[in-house]
Amino acid sequence: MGQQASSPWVKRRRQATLQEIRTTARRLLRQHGPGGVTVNAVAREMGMSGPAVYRYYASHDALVEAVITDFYEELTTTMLAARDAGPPEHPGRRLLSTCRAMRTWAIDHPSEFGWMFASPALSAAKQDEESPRLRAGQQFEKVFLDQFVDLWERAPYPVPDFEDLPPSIQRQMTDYSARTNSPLPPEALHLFLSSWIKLYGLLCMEILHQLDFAYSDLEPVFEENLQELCAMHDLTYEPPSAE
Amino acid sequence: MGQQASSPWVKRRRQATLQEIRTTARRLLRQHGPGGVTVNAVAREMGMSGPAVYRYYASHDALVEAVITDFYEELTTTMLAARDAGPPEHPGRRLLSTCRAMRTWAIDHPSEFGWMFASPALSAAKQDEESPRLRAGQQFEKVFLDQFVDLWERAPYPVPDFEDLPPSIQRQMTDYSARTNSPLPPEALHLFLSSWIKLYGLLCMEILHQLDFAYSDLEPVFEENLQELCAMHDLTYEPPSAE
DNA sequence: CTCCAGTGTTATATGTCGTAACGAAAGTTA
DNA sequence: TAACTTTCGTTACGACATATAACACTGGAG
Repeated sequence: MGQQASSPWVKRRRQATLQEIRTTARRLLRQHGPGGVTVNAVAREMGMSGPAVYRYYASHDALVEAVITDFYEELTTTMLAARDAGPPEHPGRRLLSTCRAMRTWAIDHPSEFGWMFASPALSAAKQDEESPRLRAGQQFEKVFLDQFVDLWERAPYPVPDFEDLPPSIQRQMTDYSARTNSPLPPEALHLFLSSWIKLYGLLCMEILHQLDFAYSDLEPVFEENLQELCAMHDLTYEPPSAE
Repeated sequence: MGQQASSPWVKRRRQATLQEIRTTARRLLRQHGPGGVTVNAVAREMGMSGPAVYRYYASHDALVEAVITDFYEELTTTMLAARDAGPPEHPGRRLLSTCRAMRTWAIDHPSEFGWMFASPALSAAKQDEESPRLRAGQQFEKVFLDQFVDLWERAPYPVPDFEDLPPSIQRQMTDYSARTNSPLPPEALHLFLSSWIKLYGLLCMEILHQLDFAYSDLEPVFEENLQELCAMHDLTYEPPSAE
């Protein structure tokens, strides 16, 4: 039972191969759609034989999971960069920038974004809690949540009274607040989540082509949503910079 | 070149087999997830050999398309029944009933609903315009649109001025209005679509488990959305009947 | 040098989609 | 009745997929 500690050099080589596999899978996704991402195709593309890939990912599903995790991380990074492009004194501007960065990334990477919420693998189960993909998804959500926390702590704005919420929502938000140790009161959490649902929902439908029958360009609709969001959270809306 | 006119009896037998294939595919979808729906599995389940199915559906994709078309039709029928359960004098109540029927059907048929907007087949292309699946999807949307038309024609309610909309939305709504010969003015169309996006977007996210991290029961959130919808369209909100 | 974990290979089992080639049944027509 | 055509089913097959098994090579650790 040697349990030999692999040298750091060997480790890095392995990481590089893992990365190349994911990158290749991603290219296949973009070029040939979801059906084009097969273990064998990835192997061929890299010049190795099929079973070699299984040294790195235990199954097709595991590979897909890892690739999706990459997507979440890239999207999160992009959004954080957009946030940090604005001055901290203008949290509203930073939030708008973050939202627009999310949509821009999604538009620029429709295949990737499509997989993130419509991958055939996750539909049921997959609540392993410890899966890296779930962790990455939570980091993604956190980009928004943290900014709302920031907004709230700088200057609490009026939200509907807790007592006016339906009892079921009261319970769920109290639970969620406790579960995530959020400093936000439950009623503010619900307002935040409502805004987030509207934005993210719109984006999902856009990317999944559920609105093509009526709209050809949803950018102004997205901006309208941002205006509503600003109105609800006591922010001053600013149109996108013309760059 | 006989071009023999098959007897009606033969035609009916064929229709029955077509139906049984789709029904079997649907059962496999529910029991074993999207990956469980294979041509061979359907054939096995029906006690016939694989290639026999190809006498009825030219490809796996064609079968999936047909099954999804069934789903749209069933959902449309369910919603129409809910609409007609209320008296025509109460168009608001009928609209609420329709919306709730949509959500109920989706909750009761998550696999089916998941396929309808996240089927791997449609992501790109598939704008054949004449595909039965697209037609069924349009019928589904029409259930809402017609009721809004009805509401509007009974009593036009205030909507934002056309001139206040972003020019891009002005153009898109004018196009859409002309394309569908809608009696609604473009600004009313946009308001209708905005409401529809919020409702349908919420439902998509719920079924795709994008909101599990915060909510365990989205029914009250859906109801909140319905309240907003009523407020925007000059309707009196009524809570769901306790049945 | 020896050992062995890590990485690659080929061969194989099983299953998929889809086509080809063939046979049986049933209806149409002479 | 006999011949023909269409429809529907079958088996056989090819290409490809996931995944495992068995084997060979390599290079760092001791």
